[in-house]
Amino acid sequence: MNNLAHDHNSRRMELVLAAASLFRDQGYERTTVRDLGHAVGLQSGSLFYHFRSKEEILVAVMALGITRTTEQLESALARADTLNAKLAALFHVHLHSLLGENQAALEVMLYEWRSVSEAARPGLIVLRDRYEALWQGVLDEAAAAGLVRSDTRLLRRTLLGSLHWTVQWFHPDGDMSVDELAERMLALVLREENTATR
Amino acid sequence: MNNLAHDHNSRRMELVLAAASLFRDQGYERTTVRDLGHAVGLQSGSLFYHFRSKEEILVAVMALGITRTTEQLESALARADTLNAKLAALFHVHLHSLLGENQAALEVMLYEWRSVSEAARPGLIVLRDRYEALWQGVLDEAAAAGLVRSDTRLLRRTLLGSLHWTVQWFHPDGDMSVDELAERMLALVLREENTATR
DNA sequence: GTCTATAGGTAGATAGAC
DNA sequence: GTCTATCTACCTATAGAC
Repeated sequence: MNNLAHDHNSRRMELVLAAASLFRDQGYERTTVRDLGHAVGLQSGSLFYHFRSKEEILVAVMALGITRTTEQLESALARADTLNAKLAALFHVHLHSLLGENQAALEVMLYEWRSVSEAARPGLIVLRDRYEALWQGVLDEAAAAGLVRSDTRLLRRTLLGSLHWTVQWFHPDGDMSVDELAERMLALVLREENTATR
Repeated sequence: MNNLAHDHNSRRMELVLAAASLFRDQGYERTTVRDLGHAVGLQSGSLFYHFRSKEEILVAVMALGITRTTEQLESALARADTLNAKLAALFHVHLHSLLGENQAALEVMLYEWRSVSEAARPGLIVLRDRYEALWQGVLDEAAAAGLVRSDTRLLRRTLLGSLHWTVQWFHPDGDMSVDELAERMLALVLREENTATR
């Protein structure tokens, strides 16, 4: 397995989860090790028993965000029996991971990339590519079946961009639920001769 | 007029343009006032003759990015004689502003929002809303004419998200040009009975 | 494992000379 | 307008006691 993500050492995990929220809300650079310590009831110096550096915490947050989402998508796809269900799973899993409770980690992955050192990027890119490969596979199947447009590589990037951006405007406590958002976004991309038969 | 953006004081403008590039490449927080001074051949202390704080520079960069893009879209829409041409203008102007040469300012607006103080946000939101209103108007017209799906508010957010995300993967020196990207992204969203007649 | 204390560095901003 | 010099504050990370 990949050691970037998480030992199930609970102190470490507690810290990663707290860091995810802080990094999402304030940004990585503005969050100090004192903030991180305070969030889990430790002095700032004590953090460095668990992590060698602040950046190592950032990388752990990102790895958690993307691996969890990948796992959730894998299991949702395994449960989906039709191609339409698989397409729906892409949207539902991604949006729940991004907008659901305590899921700040994926958002940090998307929006704090610039703070990751060159040395740490390759390991994270592997994880990201694995996730995007799941998307690509489903979109290719769907295009072959005529459900979506055939320009699937651009379609994948376009759709992921749309979904990523929801964090900037969607309010989970508003009048639209995450599931409804997923359905409506999916409807925008399905080719119309197929929308009736879903 | 809006004083957030730019007096045409050239020293100030030179600084804002240099700051846009640095903020885009390194992020606002990682860019120091010493970096900014160095980029324009000034000592760090001298910056504060032109701006009261580092954040004021950030706000000026963002205001420049969004107002310039708005102006470019307004003039492109004024030149467009068909509805299809207006739709195309939305994509072309946005992508050129985001991906073209020396246009870092808009990207900073999109990706450094968290570093803007609460006090400075309302003024920028007004500028952003003006830009998005142009989009909404064209999309509503296009939906009425049957060119795009009718869920135009969600469509606007979806499309802008897709476009914003291009900065994360598009390389202007690759095999696809910005104009070609704009055309292909537009093709993904046009309703199919209309794509032949463009 | 967590604490206290602090090293060592750099940040944004100011003051006054020119 | 720009420079030099510097203030104050805060940052990440370490050392050694418990």
